[in-house]
Amino acid sequence: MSKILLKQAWQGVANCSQCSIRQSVLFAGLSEKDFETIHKPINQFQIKAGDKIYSMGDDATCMFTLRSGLVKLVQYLPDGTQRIVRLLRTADVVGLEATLSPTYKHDAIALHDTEMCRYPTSATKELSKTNPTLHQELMSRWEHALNDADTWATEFSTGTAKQRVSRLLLMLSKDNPANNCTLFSREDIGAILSITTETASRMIAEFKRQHLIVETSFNVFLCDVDRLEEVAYD
Amino acid sequence: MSKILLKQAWQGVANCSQCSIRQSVLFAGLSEKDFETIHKPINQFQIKAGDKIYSMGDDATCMFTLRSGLVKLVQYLPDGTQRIVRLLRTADVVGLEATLSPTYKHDAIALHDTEMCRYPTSATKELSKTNPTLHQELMSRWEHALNDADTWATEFSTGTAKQRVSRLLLMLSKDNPANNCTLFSREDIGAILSITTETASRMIAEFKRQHLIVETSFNVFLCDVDRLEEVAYD
DNA sequence: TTGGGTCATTGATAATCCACAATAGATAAT
DNA sequence: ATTATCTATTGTGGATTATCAATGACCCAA
Repeated sequence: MSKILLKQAWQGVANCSQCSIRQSVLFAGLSEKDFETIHKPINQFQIKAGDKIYSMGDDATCMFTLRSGLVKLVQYLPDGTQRIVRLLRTADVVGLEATLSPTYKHDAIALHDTEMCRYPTSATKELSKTNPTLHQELMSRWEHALNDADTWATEFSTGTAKQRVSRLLLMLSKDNPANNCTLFSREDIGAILSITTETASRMIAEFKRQHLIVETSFNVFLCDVDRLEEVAYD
Repeated sequence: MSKILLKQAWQGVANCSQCSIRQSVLFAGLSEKDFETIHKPINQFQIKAGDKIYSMGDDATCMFTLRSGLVKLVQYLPDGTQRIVRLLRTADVVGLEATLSPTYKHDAIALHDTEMCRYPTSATKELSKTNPTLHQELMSRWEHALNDADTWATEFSTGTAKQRVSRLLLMLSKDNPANNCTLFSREDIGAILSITTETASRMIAEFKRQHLIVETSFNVFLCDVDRLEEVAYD
């Protein structure tokens, strides 16, 4: 953790009561009074694409709520093969396992520039003892993470490379009104879909040539959702 | 659910205080008094390999604890492709999502002959409000399921077919002192590993020829763990 | 401006896996 | 005993993907 602390751009102590995503956040059900019992500060940070938030095995002393950006959770096989097991976005909790496990279970690394709030695991643990809303909220986070994991298994690990890439594009452009999505390295795409970097690159390049996607600026793609869906599920 | 109720062999109302796996079960932390508040009975059942416990979308009125056997959770893609997203074993809860979701998220189907206890979702919901141990136990079930899902993604969706099959064999023979495991249809193996039935069959047949596994009785295999690990992770 | 570095793209080839088909083995029903 | 059915196995050819290699685009620092 210490290395990150030095790198991150501190934005100030968070003002939770003014938080723009207050309704969707882990601490949504907490009162002013509850917040007063958190003695260590909740800090707001900004990190860049590629920065690591924590490593697998680190002491799980902190939890994080994403305000914007995209974070990958990475696991490794004994031979060093990396696999991205989840992507986390706005309002998601990074380090959920901290409430139950002494150490983190993944590497957490930003894929885009990312803003987040950091709070001590102890705060969540303490408050969840007395606060049923928070408890419920935690449970529902677990459920949501598990749903994501199941989707991962069915959508990103079956079918041809072409289908997988289009499903990923659809997932990324989903709750985006303009149907565009910001991609990341071909290597990361491969690690999500269990395909090689080269295959990922070939598929993206082919989609570009066929105008299934149009690159409006660097790594930002406008997606033809209908045609992508045809590719993804036929 | 009604169809299953007719098929299942009723073994009697469960005597939880005498349960042989009491320590590892969801209701482990409950007192005699707690059990008295469950007005609907906890029933113990036995079902056969292939029997369905519930379907995706069914009302999630019941939860189940496995006493023995093996159960698959299945999801489907729009094109009908099935993918097994988790395997549940002794002491695992089938239908965990019932506490949060009105309907089940998967098909749950027995892969082996299976014994289990059924209890109403409402019992879990009610008791978890007042019983912190149960609440904690629920949370830890979610965590465990998520760990499994992550393992699934890294171990069963990466590498060659040969590697995946050997990893599955290792997983199945893991907490078995005699290093043997009971398999199931090649189709199910394929649905776990995202490979075709034929490829699964070829790999199993090849392992048999190479004596990496020895079939001691129908679908029961003695595993050469060391050599399988070489295959799995090299 | 130049050189080094990183990453996306593309090419060529080989390995792997899928799709389809046929066979064999086991089980259950008649 | 015979037939039907289901599943596992095996064969073959083709499609897909991995692997190895080369090139090009872009950025950064000297």
